[in-house]
Amino acid sequence: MSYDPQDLEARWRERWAASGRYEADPDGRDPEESTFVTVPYPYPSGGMHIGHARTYTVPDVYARYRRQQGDNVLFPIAWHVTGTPIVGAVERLKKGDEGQIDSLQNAFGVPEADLKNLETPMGFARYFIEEAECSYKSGMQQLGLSIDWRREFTTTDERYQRFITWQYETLKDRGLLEKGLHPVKFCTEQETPVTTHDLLEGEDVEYQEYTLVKFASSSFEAGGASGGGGDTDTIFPMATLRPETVRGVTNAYVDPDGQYVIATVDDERWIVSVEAAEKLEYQAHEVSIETELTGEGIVGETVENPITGEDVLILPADFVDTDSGSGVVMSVPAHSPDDYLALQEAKADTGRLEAYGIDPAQVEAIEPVPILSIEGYGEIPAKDAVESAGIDASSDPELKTVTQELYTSEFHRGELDDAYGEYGGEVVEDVREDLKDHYQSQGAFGAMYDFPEPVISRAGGKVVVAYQDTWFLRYNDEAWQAKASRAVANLDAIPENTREQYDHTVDWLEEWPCIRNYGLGTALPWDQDFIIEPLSDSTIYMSYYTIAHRLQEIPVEELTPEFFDSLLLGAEGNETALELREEWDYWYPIDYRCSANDLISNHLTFFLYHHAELFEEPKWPQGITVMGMGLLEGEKMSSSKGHVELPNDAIAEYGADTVRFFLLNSSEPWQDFDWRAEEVGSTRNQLERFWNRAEEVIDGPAGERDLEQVDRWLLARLQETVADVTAAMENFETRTASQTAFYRFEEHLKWYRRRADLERPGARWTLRTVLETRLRLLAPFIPFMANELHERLTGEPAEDVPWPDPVPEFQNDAVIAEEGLVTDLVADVRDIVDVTDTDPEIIRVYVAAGWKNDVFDTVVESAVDQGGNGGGPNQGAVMGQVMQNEALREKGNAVNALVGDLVSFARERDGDTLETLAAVDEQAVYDDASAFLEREFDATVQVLAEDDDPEDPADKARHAQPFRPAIHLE
RNA sequence: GCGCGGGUAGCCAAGUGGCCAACGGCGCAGCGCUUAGGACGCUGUCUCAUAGGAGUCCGCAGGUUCGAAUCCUGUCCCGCGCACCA
Repeated sequence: MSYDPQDLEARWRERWAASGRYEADPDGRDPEESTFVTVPYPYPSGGMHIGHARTYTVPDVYARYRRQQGDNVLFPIAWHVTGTPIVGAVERLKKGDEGQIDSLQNAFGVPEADLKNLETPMGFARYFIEEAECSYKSGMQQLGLSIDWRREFTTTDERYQRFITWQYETLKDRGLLEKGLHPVKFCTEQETPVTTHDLLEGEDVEYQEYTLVKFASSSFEAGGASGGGGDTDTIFPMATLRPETVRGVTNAYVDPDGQYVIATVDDERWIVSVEAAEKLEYQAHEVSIETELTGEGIVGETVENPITGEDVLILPADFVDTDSGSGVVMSVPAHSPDDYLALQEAKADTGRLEAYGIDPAQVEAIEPVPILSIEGYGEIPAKDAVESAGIDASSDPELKTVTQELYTSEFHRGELDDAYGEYGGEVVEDVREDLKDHYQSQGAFGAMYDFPEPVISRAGGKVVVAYQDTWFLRYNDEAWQAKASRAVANLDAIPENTREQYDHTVDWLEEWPCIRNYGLGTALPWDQDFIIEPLSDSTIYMSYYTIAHRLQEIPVEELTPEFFDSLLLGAEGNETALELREEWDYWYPIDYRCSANDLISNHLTFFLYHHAELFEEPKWPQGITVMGMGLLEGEKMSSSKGHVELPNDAIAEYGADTVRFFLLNSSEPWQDFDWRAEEVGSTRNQLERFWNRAEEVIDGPAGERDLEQVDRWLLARLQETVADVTAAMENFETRTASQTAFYRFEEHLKWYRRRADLERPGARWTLRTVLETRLRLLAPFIPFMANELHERLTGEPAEDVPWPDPVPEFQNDAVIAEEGLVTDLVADVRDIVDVTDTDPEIIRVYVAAGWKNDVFDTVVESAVDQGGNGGGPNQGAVMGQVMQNEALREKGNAVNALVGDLVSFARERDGDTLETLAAVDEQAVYDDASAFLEREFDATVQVLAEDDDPEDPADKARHAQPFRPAIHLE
């Protein structure tokens, strides 16, 4: 029967479904023998692609492996629909957004007729969960994932919402949830917070906190008249990202044509741009506008620096953007190349100054004021930077680079002047925050948030930073943080180098706003206008899996907080819940969570936090394996560009075993993988060849256990393979494991087929034994094929028989060493044949004389004495000992040369290998292989001993060394 | 900038002190098989070499060592994450 994956795989899928093969319940097995493995539930905002396929196959392989090891294994799945992406996608679809329709049709092959089913959020979700051809459920089933499907749910299910409600009420009761104002991206058009997904422009732009330096005027009045303001100061807040330059301000700029307002901000009188006033209002300031005026009305004013008390002049400048910061900027020409050039240009344009009623002489007198010193730059760093780069106009495109360089250098290396008092002599990087906070508390500085670039929402509205009343999780709570750190320390972090990233995240996390005011999800229990956001409702849901199917039996109303207290915390009270708790207790803790490496800094760390808080230490997660991402033909996959590979297409073309094998064998889980059609095709060919060879073995005679050297060699290799694969599986090294069981063993078989007479009963027996063991090792990776072949070979599927252990009676280092001598000999002969371009009739192999082996023994003793402690055997010591033998002493130079060679030979091998070799009877090995060698080279092979005074036409015998026989070709 | 990872032959990629001219795959070349078929098998694929050899090589530059792709120092380049988002 030729390899037909479609037929074969369909049969096994049916069989698994019909028998409920992977439905797991607590049974007689010890909870210690239970394995609970999870993977983030998919977010069905689109179809499943090949990257997802690997994500879900990694835990499947581990689950299958643990089952063969005898564990009771639970591998569940559910569907995450909380949040905004699905809602957003539906809205775009309904609006007829072409990009959205294109992505659905081209990337995921959604038929025109199906589009109308996607016009409600849950319709959309259901479609990609299970209705579409490229749905997650269909993909998972086709891949043969060993999931317990009874436990699936979605995060909008009532019962799940009851569970989340309990979680958040509990956290609130424990004081880990707090209410407060928090800056968020906010669409002014829709009056709603927005996420990256909702942005049309500026997706990558992050908001920044600008410091507002409160310059003041005691005499300012709109319209130019002064003196009427009485004793109320007017504040000119100047936005800057470099608050430490406050002592270097020489003047200020406004846009003379820009619109400004005089407004009461909180209790002060401020002048800012119209846009800034709006932003301040969004940022929880009381703003009431008194008057509007153009920038021209401010130009020429003099304002007082709140720190130095010096007066500075406000100049007109076109480069000022009223929609950035406060619309009033301070100028620090000594440290800002932009400001330096702008000042020069202002000085030069006397006509313009006069037009605004400013005395050019007053501007001419303005000189840069340096406030810090930095190695590598002169007294006025900005001047230096501009001049050495040859820039003389602010329009020069080089200016940006030069500015960036200077800012970076000053930040990391600039030392503030002594005028800064306690901050004098300190490096900017170390004190900027303190300095800012210090002046802010004195009232000299304020703050506002803004974007450095325009940000526009998909609704077309301008996006600003707004303070929103928000509930947040207190991830920076010391006690909670300490528990999370302990959870990290307890964790089996795979790969190990991710541990540092978890620690780093725990240190860095602050409050996490955990609610949103739109999207799908669970309502905040005490304020139904909000929902709990997606990363916050997915932290302990793994515990829900343990009882998900059982909860269906319980009326929703009964799922009260008290119920979950009993279920999850073990509180007395609810008998039903306490009974279910036994199942939770059986499966928990999670053995391994398989997730993506980019989730370490949020989801995975939250997951640890919440477990650490809500459960006892023994129930904390045992391990996390992170996974890399997938590339398609060397490039990132992108559903919007249609650059995706769908599992159902791949499975239809290659079969699920090939897809699985490729995904797990092309890289380790945490490395990125690259789906290349050419290589997948070659994987398919390799599997087909394996299938064909397996069938020959299965259909051929069973043979009998009558073993020769080569058979023992192959069986010894098999034991090594079993040990190596098992070790790799324990560490989730799917690539190493499958590579070892499959490709590396194929290499051994290649040699075996060359070397052995395969018709012998002993060989048939060996091949069957090897096949049976390999099928068990490969069953987690290619379950369809491996189970089928194993069943045909033995009557039972591979998944129903135990994982193999190395069989001691077949472990055999000596036979591996001996076979190595034969491979070496073949390679040497071939080398000589190639170099000399001859076709030998006779091959003479001379085995080294006895005395040479005696010398070798001495070398080995010396090597073992050294205990592998660097350096290996000692040439001098060996010579000393060898030379005590009179017979050897006579050979003098020959002995010396031999010892040299053998010492370096020994240095390259460990003690065990040397001792194994020392025990080998070389002549017997070559004799045994001579028939093979004759076949291999189509020549007569004579194995001769140097000691026996053999026929030696070319005087080669004397070159023989232990494990390196002399060779003569004729 | 901060954190993590990485730079190996035409491409992908293993290797983290000696068994390394460096696993494996793809590609390419030759041979075999064959209705010359994008199948399979064997061989080769840094340079030189008519006896198993020699030289050069693992981003770049130094260093440690009897010995370095592997350890140390410096340097250049690339990828990912940096938050309220799945």
